[in-house]
Amino acid sequence: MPTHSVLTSEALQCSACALSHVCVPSCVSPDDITRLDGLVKRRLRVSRGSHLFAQGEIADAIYSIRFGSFKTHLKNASERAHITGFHLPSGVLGLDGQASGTHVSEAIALEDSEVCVIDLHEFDAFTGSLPGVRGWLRRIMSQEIRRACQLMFILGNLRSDQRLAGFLVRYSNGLAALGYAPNAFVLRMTREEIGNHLGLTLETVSRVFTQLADAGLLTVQQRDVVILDRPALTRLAGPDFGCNAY
Amino acid sequence: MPTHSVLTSEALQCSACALSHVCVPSCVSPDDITRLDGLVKRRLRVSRGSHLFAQGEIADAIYSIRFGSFKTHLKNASERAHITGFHLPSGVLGLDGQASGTHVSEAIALEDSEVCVIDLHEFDAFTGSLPGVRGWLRRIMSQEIRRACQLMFILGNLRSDQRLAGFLVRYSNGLAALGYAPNAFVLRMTREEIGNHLGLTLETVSRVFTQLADAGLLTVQQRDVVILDRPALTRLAGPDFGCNAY
DNA sequence: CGGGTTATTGAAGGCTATCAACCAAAGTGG
DNA sequence: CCACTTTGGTTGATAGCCTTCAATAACCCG
Repeated sequence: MPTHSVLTSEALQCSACALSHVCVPSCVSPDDITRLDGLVKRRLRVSRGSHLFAQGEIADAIYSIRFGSFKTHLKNASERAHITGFHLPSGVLGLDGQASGTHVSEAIALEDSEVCVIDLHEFDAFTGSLPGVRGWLRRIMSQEIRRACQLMFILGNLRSDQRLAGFLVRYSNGLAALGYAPNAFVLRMTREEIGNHLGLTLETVSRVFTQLADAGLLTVQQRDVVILDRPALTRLAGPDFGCNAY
Repeated sequence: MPTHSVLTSEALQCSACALSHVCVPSCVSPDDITRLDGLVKRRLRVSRGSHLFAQGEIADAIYSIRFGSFKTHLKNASERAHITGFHLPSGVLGLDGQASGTHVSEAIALEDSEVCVIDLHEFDAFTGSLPGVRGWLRRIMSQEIRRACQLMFILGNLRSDQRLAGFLVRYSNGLAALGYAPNAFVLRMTREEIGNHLGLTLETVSRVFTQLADAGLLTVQQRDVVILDRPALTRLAGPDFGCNAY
């Protein structure tokens, strides 16, 4: 399971990044964006199925997804793990390792992906000259807390169909925020991974998919999903907490 | 539901605080502790049942609990809320409001309590002269993410008895960390609040309490709990993720 | 002491997990 | 190129856990 490192020099500027409107640069004024160049010293390619980081590793950096997608899961000493989230481009990985200094979760690429490495010592140097950057990390971490709290609510209170409907709506919203088509997409994860994440078995996920399809809310073939009745799906998912989480 | 404000001047020094070993001061060298004085400009008294902050309010500060206890819950537009956590002294409240600038949750005192108000603008000034303080916030927020992820696992995977056992063990650990007796304590919350937090109904919580009592793991009378067989309770709760959360 | 909140206990029903069989797709190797 | 294997997905029957509904009891506060 190799992870390929891609360095360095050229084309690493945040100022030239296509995701600048949703990533770190969004927190500094347009005039200052070029001053961010140098924050990212390297990028990593992570091939499908490989891990970006594993639990126990030193957590001295955070990672912003450039393309591809990831799952993060908590591994529970020799028992089954729990997938705490799926992550799309512009998402930030590795925030949960700051408490202990080592990663407590593991991030695995669901497809061939690339991330920007933000070294935290480097990062701290930038917070001095660019105060907005400090607020960015605080905001990102706060958002992660909200995302987790929303999932707590979902896992503790909603039925299986509501969980899956909500998952699809949030996933779709995440794609839309990146400029992709929100109503027709390919799921990058298996039924088992979805079920694990939502606190359901893979059989239940499968059943609910056909149930939603029978109700005319969507069509599904393997991992290809087309949302037909978005309002109904959103209504089924129940009130959102305003988190762009999935 | 009034909240009483207690200012100011005297006796607000972090350097003289009994909780200095578990609060902000723990992140700076002993020599620098006096330099923290001035970080906390005021404290708030919050009477039982009152809210420290409500959702929608501006989030320009975070709060460290001095004594008492709180619950934080997410309110889901006109539907039932979900309690995202219970908090003991040295716990920090208000971290989830940093993403939007307004609080998305509500913190309510379970008993007459007092918190230190850490103004965030003030806080940023201290991060310049005391680098360790910056790491403190990062660590605290990261820990909150881990706590939430652990709860996601619990809500998605464990049975009712495991959930309650785990809750009691974590609560007990929290008390122990503060120097209180870990095996005999008073719960500050109702069965309904416990159930809400754990994704169970109040009836189930009640039933599991008597079930655990029948099994000889503890005794319970209303809110008075005495843990009799801590190893068994811990075993039942399943493997922990190393978070001091409850 | 009385009324309202909180907690306990019971019976019935629903939702989801479990077990199991079958199917489809993708990858492997001769 | 095609058996063979593996992985992922669907569907069905049964069982178990928890919720819901309901009644009763204990406790607390004014």
